[in-house]
Amino acid sequence: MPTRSRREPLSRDRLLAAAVKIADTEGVAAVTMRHVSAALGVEAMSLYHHLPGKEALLDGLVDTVVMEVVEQISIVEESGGTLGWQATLRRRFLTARTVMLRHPWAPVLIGTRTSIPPSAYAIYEALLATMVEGGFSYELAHRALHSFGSMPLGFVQELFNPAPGDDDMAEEELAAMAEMLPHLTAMVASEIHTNDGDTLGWCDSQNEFEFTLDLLLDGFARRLGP
Amino acid sequence: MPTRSRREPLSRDRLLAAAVKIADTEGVAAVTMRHVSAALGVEAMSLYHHLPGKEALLDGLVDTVVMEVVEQISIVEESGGTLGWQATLRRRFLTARTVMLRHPWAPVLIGTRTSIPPSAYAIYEALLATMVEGGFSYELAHRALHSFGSMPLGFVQELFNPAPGDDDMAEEELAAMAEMLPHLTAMVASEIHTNDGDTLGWCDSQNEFEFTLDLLLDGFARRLGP
DNA sequence: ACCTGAACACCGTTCAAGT
DNA sequence: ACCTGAACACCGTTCAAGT
Repeated sequence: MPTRSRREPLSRDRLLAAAVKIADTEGVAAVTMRHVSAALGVEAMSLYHHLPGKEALLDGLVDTVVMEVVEQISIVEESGGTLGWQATLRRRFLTARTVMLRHPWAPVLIGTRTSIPPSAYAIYEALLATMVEGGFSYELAHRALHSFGSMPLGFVQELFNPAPGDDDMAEEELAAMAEMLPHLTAMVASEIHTNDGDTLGWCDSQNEFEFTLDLLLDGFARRLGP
Repeated sequence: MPTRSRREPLSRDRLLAAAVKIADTEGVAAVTMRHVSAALGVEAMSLYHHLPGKEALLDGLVDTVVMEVVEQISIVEESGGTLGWQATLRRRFLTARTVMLRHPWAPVLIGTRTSIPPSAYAIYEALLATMVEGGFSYELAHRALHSFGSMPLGFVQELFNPAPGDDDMAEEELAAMAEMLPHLTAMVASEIHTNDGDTLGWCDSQNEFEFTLDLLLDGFARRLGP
């Protein structure tokens, strides 16, 4: 039986698919040139014939995920009918979010990129088209893009991402904290919500995402006038 | 003349101060155990007597910057008088921003942390106190903290951080882009604003920050009722 | 208690060589 | 054109040894 590398020559797409798989299963830190190449049954230096280097690999990882967002939005919009600008934006951001939930490493990696993935332009173009059609000036639409932040890609940036169960504390520590941080402890006590697993980080649940999204959408609707 | 390491023994604070200085001048990628230790005239392994490892060093870097935010806010609030909840939040976020502008590497590094810096609790506690005093329920205050995102630390998360001058394009590329992305090119054409240097990334100017901030503050004021 | 220096197991990347 | 294997310059971290 011939080896896999014999029948299937390496390609940028095969390479990135392997890298995404590694990131999904072992975490993004496991995405090294040597590890990815080993998973493909090839030498590390072979990757350089399809990508200029490590940074390009990470850029490609982000681009792959953003392309997945673009595709998912296409599917939803083709089958879902036409809506007003507000509902269209809302649906897009929530659709993007379903993709990010499949790749929880993506938000952090996206934050570290210094170049814009080509696929992201398509998303911004579509958002602008929807807003301009809905009566936005370019100036207001531009500001909206900034205000939405990372929502067009389906996530809100969490400040910190504590590992679950990382917040174990001794009794005395808790008592000291309750004294120094009374409002924080009161809030946590009054708001213990079960982490149901469908999150991208601490408290980033569906409800938080939708709350902020609607707050922003309402704000722009109001600025557009009645 | 005795060497500096002889008269000044190493300490966690001296170590972190050196690391911050390196990050400010050479970028956060230059913050390696070996490089930091060399700057202190000491062996790499000496750092392990004051920090458990590299991750703790980066955590300490973030904590140092957040402490700087806390101090700056104290200074401003002591000399600035008491305001309502809305103006207090606004002043704090804008104050925090002045600190982040001094450490442009901090936002990205903060995004990669998996533990919350101790100094951040003080910020959240103070924000909660202000909001509860202003009539917020703990539930609404909690949602507000999430909606503000990274603003309490003085920045809005930029999706991507293109290096300035990284967007050089050939004539033909520009023409092709104008055809494929008509709204995006129209927006850029109608909105060329000079990058005046006081930014934390692409388009993240003072105006964008304040616009989003006020949009959110208005939204919460409205949800609080008249 | 604090610091050293050699060593180990990893990186990304170069280079010259193979086919 | 594509892939290899050795080598280089860096990492973070271990360990045993110094003072």
